[in-house]
Amino acid sequence: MPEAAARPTLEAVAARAGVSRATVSRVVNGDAGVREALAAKVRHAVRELGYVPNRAARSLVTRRHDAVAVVIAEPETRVFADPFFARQLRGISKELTARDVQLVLLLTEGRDDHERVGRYLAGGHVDGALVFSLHLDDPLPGIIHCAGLPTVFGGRPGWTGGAGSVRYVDCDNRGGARQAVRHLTGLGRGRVAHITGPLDQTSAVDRLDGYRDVVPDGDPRLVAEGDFTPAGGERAMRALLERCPDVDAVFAANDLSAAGALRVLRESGRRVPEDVAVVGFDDMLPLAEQADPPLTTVRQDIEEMGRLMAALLLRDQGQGVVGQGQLRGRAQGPDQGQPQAGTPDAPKEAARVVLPTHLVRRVSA
Amino acid sequence: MPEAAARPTLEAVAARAGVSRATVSRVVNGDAGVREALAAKVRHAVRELGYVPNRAARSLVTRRHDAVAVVIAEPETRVFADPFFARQLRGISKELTARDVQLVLLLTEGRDDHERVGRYLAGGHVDGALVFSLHLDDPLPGIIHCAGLPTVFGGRPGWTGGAGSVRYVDCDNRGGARQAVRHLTGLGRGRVAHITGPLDQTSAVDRLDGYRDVVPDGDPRLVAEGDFTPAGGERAMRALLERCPDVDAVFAANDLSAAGALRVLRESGRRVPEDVAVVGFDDMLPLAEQADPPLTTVRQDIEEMGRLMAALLLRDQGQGVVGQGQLRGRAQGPDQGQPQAGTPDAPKEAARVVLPTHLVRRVSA
DNA sequence: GTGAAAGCGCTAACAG
DNA sequence: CTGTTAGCGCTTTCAC
Repeated sequence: MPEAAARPTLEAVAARAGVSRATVSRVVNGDAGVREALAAKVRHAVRELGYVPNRAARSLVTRRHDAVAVVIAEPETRVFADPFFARQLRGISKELTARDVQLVLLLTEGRDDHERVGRYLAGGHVDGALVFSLHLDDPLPGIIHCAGLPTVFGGRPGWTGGAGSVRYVDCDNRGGARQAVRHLTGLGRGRVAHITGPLDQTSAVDRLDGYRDVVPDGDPRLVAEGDFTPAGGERAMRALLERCPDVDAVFAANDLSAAGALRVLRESGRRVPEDVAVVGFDDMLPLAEQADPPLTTVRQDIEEMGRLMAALLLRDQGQGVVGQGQLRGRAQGPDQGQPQAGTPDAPKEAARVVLPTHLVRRVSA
Repeated sequence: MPEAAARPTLEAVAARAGVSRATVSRVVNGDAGVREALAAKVRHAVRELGYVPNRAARSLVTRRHDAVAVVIAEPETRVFADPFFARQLRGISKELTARDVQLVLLLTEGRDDHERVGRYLAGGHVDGALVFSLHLDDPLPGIIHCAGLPTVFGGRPGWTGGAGSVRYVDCDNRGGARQAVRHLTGLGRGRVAHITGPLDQTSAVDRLDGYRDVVPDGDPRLVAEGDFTPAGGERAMRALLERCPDVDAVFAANDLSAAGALRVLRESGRRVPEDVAVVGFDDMLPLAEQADPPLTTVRQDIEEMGRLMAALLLRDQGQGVVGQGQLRGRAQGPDQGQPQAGTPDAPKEAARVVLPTHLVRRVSA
């Protein structure tokens, strides 16, 4: 049998400490109102016996699980291509660990899995979900919404719930893009191109919007669609050079594309930044630092986004509070007219946390 | 409160179907020996009510959790640098999902976390652990061993338990390296260099050993230490070119290093494969395919390794059997003289699953 | 403040 | 074959 030898129960600790189970329970759970003398005895017994609470038993009565699901849709696409998710996972993991909440990982690939995940989430096995869904047409967010589980999305989901009750953590993609493009125009560049990301992802769309904010009536030929990969960046850069040989600056939607663009520019004999200035997005290390030339880029704190997702989710679970002071980004408050506090199962208040970005100047622009 | 509205219990289903809880339980758990007529009624009621078993309640009595921990040590090092872990995670996830077992992810960084992880694993919250520990001096394996939890390692751990009771899944690093180097010598190359991985990892050591198997008394200057990164590959390649300008082939310990080597070779004016033939390891896509020139490399099935880790772990848990037919690799049987079947808490039989590798010929060699 | 007692939802003997 | 019964280990009223 896999289970380890009989571990001590509350009962055992109680006997050892000469008190009742109830008292031990109180001490273990930090309930105030136990005389310090007793509490000390209990703590001693706990340590002596190596007592660890049985989560299942606790869960059975509290109806909480101290576990949240992290759902990553279509891993192949991107999880495995860049360190983005991994970093975010780490932030999540840190926050959950600090609160003694389990991280249950759910990887999905394709439609078949959606149903399974929906069932799992609706099954009441976890207290909430952190969801990464990349594509605008992903049905997963809708499914999860129906499951009626507290949820926080990583990145603005394409799907915007009816009541605006969607909660997510994102970085300021649009503002970051503006910073990047303004930097380029500030350098005196007049032909600033943009290599987009895959436009079925909100982050790519937002960055494109930011570009357009600054160059509202730019030459449309200066925009080439990429896909967040180096290969896509190469393709886009080639197209750009062909269409507009006079391009003197490029804002790439992420560092990976920028790397591809850099390569093509070099091949074409352009000097960076003298002939063409390049700015990326993400500050993906070590890529950005070691690019040739080192890449000027827009930094976002990915790990912090993960931390905040977890914090935001747990805020409603009586696990603690995300202090305003902790939120480095701007936490836009509730977004609903009616908090619907009356309904027991009311959807959680909407909340968007948008973390700031900032430009990291290196050599490429 | 986060928990959803009262979900139906066994009791409710039983009432609906007009049978006893026990019967419903039997049907739900697939116990044979329920008359089909009744079983059908029960299944119907289950569907009608949307009944989902309460894992906590079940766990409380079965003393199983249907959950396994996946422990990834020091994520920064590598998890986030290449898609390796992510793929393996996916294999694990698939296998666990198929068996309805939860994947609890534990990320650690540094010594502080070791204790916490040890406590968690010893705490009896999961039925087993899948552990990735990269470094030879990592204390984690030892800690986990002490926790007395069924464990399977990803990759041969540096730590070899006293009784040889360590279980792991790995690819045939040494054999793969031999294939690579033999291919190079078969091409008539007489000065075959090796760019190693970080030598505090068994995979790097094994690949070096494989290289030495084929070139037992090669020029020691033909071996340069890398670290599995492109930058490390560049450094090593530069050193190699300086020490041995006549090098005519390179076996890089992974594709990432190979990419770095390729870049340096190009810079130095060498043609690949004409002047210097290059072979990598991993067949990391799309990197290997899109390298310039496309990289000849040693392929290992990473996702399958993950699947097998999970399968191997669950084999002892009464969850099913890893049929010999399923094991595509060679599953070396138990390794202990005494199976120690008498002791209730006897460590699980040792088992090493070593998956085969094979050379993928492209252009670089 | 502390203890006694009643379950949480499920499985696993054991009867029938 | 099916139902009855007795807990699994914990939290939580409710008395004291």
